[in-house]
Amino acid sequence: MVHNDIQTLFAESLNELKLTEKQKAVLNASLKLFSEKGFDRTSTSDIAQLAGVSEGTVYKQFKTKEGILTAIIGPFIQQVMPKAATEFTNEVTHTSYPSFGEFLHAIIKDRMVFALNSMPQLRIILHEVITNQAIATGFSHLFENLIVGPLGQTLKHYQEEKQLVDWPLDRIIRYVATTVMGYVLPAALLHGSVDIEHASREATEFLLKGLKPA
Amino acid sequence: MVHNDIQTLFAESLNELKLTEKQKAVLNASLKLFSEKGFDRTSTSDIAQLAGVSEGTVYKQFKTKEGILTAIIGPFIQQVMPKAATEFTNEVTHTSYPSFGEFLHAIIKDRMVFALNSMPQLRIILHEVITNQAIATGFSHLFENLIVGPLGQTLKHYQEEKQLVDWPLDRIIRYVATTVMGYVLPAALLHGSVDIEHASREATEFLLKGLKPA
DNA sequence: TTTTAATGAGTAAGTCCTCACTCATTAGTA
DNA sequence: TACTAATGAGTGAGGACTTACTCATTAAAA
Repeated sequence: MVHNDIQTLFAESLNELKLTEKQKAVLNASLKLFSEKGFDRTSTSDIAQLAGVSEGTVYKQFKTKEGILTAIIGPFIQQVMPKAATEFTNEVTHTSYPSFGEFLHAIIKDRMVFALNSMPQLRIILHEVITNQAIATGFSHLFENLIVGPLGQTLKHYQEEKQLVDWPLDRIIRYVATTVMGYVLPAALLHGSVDIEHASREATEFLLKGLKPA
Repeated sequence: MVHNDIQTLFAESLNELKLTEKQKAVLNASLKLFSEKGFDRTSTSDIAQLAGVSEGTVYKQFKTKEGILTAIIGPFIQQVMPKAATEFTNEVTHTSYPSFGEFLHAIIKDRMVFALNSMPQLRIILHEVITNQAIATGFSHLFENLIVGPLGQTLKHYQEEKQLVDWPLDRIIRYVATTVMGYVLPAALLHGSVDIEHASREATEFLLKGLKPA
């Protein structure tokens, strides 16, 4: 079983930080409001009301409003995203998928499920990444780590077996990532739904052609 | 010569609306601040200061702060973007490019130049599209129009000539758009630069393989 | 009782927006 | 031409309101 349940992972990372019930209530309320209205259009009194606590309690748990934001997307970026990525590629490698096509389909489906399950967090990050330079650079580091990590090793293996075109890995990952985004982003912004089964098969078909060895 | 100079087109649309010098100053200041700090983190006094006018003047020209926003991205979405798209495909069609590869390369290069020249506007739209449902749906209509417009006709022609895979046009356009985005977005968010010559050739190579007829 | 947790009215800073007023430019008059 | 009247773009102090954040008071727990 692949670890693509982001909510479970998110909850785990919260437990690691030993959060109280009230803190979790504040965090969950903030997650909902930030992703719906954006950080700036969400007031701390809104958060307190939805969390069912007083505004004073909010500020007992978190020093500033910005602190709530980093408490949400910080662990998500630093732990959950790379964790989900590496745990995936540790289980699903060329040993379990001798065919690159099946591997590609598995990883695309996994990433689609991941993205659609963590829409609120991704919407917040999408909002912040434009104005917050630190978050943007954090993302680029994440992609660099993907290349030198288990995913990169697996892709190299398929290249050696002549199942995958001999291009630099960052180029290959770029195409896979953007193709998946092409299916997920519109649905996320228009609040639509995605037929993951159909979308992942379409995306795989296209990428397999585009990434076939010469 | 292809019409990809977005600043010229933007200026034209401003002239059509017969804006005064002060109005342009307010609009330019707002464009800069909105794209750098975001709409909510930009105050009207900030705008007035950068534009070199009083806050009262700002509100003499535009009824509300929101009005400034729509004055910037409204014409951009409704006029400039489709205009730039259709004017391109009116000049650059299968008649001037018998090879689909050359056509694809031309259109990719054009879209990259367009995107990189209109970064400020696109950053604002990216910011708004998350919270503003109307803008998001406006974009989806724009894509629908692309399919039934001259671009769709041109693509159909290449399909009949067996130079392009026989997939639905929206699927093909999705892949082209996301692949271009894959090169432009990271540069935009990290404030980096793009070697358009190199990037457009890479993107074309990949898409040509992926969109080759069976 | 003593200590800790929770409250929400209060605060100061900041927001968008208004409006009574100025004054350079233009139009009208003698 | 010389003087007056009319105009409206431009001003900026201030109003009405919201915000993030605090702290004296109250409630709960040990």
